[in-house]
Amino acid sequence: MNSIPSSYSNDHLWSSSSQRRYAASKPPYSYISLIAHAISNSPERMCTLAQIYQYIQDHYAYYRQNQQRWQNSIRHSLSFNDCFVKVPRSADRPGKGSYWTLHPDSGNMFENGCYLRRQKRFKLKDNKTHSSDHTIQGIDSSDSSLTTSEQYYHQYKTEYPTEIYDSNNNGLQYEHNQQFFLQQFIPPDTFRIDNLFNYYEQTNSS
DNA sequence: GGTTGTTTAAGGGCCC
DNA sequence: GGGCCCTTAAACAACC
Repeated sequence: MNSIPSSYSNDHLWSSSSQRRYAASKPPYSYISLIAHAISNSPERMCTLAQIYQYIQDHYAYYRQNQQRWQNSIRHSLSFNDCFVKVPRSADRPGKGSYWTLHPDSGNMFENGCYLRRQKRFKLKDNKTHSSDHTIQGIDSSDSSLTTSEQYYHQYKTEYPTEIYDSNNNGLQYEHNQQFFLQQFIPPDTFRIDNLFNYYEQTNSS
């Protein structure tokens, strides 16, 4: 798992005596890209709201202040944007709130290299994912033979069969489509958002 | 009661 | 100028 370089962590702007000498500057990333980055860097590619908060605060000193403001924006971004999918907790993982992951069809939203503004917002065609409708129902984590991604896939193909299967709904396409889905859900390293972040940091730190 | 999630609204900035 | 994206604020409901 990659971590964000220190160049934008802004930790150096915080004195060792825990008193702020300088106000940390706002990172050049939209909330959507920060959320996507937090999710991409989590082991299972999904995070709770609290984990997203923690990730952002850990990496960006700017977000250790005015928490009420930006956390409200984070919650709004999660609910409002189709690219984020809510995954309910399974029975063996009790706790507060659901998990959030990236919609497998959202792809690389920041391929233009700009993390402040996407070229185009990811929207589902029939709006079926907006609000609570886009919840992927509980993952059966009792099946330990499957990875989380695979469990998610099996649930996803039930929820969105036409988006997974080919137009003829040909079962022979299953393996192909499963592979396709997993590639979308766990993009090749080259296109992972954390690597894009790292590339951006490296090219701007010199 | 605090946290999480949804929804609405307004305003700013960017692009065509 | 209009459309789109993003941010911020706020209200509210549901949940733990």
